[in-house]
Amino acid sequence: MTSPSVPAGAAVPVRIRTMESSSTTGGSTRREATRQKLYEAAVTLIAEQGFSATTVDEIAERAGVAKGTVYYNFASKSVLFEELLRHGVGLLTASLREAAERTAREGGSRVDALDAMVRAGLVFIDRYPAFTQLYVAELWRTNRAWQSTLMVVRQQAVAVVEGVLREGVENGEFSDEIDVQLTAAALVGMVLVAALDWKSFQPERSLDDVHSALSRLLQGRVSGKG
Amino acid sequence: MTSPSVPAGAAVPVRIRTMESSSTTGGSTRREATRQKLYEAAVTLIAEQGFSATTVDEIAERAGVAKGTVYYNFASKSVLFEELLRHGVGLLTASLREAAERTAREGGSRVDALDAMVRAGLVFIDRYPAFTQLYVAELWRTNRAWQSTLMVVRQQAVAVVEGVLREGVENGEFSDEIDVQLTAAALVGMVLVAALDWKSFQPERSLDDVHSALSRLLQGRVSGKG
DNA sequence: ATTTTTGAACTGACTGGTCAGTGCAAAAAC
DNA sequence: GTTTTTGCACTGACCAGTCAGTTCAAAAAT
Repeated sequence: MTSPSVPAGAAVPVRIRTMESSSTTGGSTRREATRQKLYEAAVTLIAEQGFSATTVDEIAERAGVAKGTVYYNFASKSVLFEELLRHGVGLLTASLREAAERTAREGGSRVDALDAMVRAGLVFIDRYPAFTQLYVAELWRTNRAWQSTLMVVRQQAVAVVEGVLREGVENGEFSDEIDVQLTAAALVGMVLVAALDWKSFQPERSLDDVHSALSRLLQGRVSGKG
Repeated sequence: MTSPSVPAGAAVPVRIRTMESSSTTGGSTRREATRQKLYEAAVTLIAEQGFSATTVDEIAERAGVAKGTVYYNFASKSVLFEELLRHGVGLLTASLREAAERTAREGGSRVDALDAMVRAGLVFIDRYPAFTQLYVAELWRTNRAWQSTLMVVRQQAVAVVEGVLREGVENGEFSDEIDVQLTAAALVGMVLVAALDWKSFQPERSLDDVHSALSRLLQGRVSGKG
């Protein structure tokens, strides 16, 4: 029993009271808080270095927990990552859906809905840049364990955009010659890459600024004098 | 079974007289062929699994050479990867530039140039899907050894698009209110994600098909009936 | 009293990189 | 024309280090 209970430089475990108490998964609050800390630690590390280059020891250290705690809460490193993916895309999908529904409720057009979703996407990336990086980095890989998880979760998000496009085609707002699936992908790509460029290379710009630039592109107000 | 001195399937060293005999890098043809094989092996493996998850042994095996050969040709795994990046983006940049210049030579507008570059991008991704995957997966990472290489090389490619946009703004073809840098990024993203989706989820579609869908989006022919 | 976390030791598989040695085609020597 | 030498390109067994995952007794939190 040589080990001192408090190693030099160990973080003091400050207990923070967050509002998110219980319900959802039925897990105890304490456990949920630990999992959240692990998510946050893992997401930044994996965004920076990639999954394979990130060690469980690093994740535990950054989360301020012991390695054993990681394995108490998650079956494996892969499982931690998969649940992280599901968690993150769930947030995005909910946000996109909310934007589309709010626009519809307020009597906006489908273009307005698209625009609102572009903004929702930007807000999401603004808040969770690391998750976005990580997701982009993994999405088109093949032969990985969590491939199916990624597919399911991608479809969830893209389907929201496709839905709005399809509705627009049905009510004549959009040309019926557009390719819904491809156009949805292109729109997602537009926002994704523009936003990642924003965060990586011009982080000082405001969200509104970026949003208006993309709106212009989305609505074809590019040709001709301003 | 220890390998015989001539492993099965070993390439017969055919001496090919190419014009690039000497000077430049002074590399022999044999050596260059080996490096090419290593590029091809590395690009697919890293696209599938990521850099860290790909072992040098795997790369060597797929290229059909011994591990030592990898280190004879490249200083390290990282250096192999960096040179691979430079090599690939060089091809893309040349292709984009060629498309823009050809359009200009033929008296096309800047929109035509953009369209030609979209097609060039699609052709590139069609031919080198693995490289594209790999590039996307690494571009926005931080804290990696080859970060600076990626930046330089990204700028090379994006600058071509920015150039066309800027020219269009100068001669009044595009609104002077567009954000050149952000719009360029968004256009690249549009093509990138649409193409990766194409290759991943609808590989049976033709390039022309995909190109026309993107052209429509690019030219704002989305709203309104057919 | 029960759940959750800690922390350190341990294992076994795997990995990047090394290096002494091999094969061989062209150059040099004869 | 034959023999010898040269040195480039390649080989693959080997090494030192690393990492995911396990174990578990003790402590802390609820």
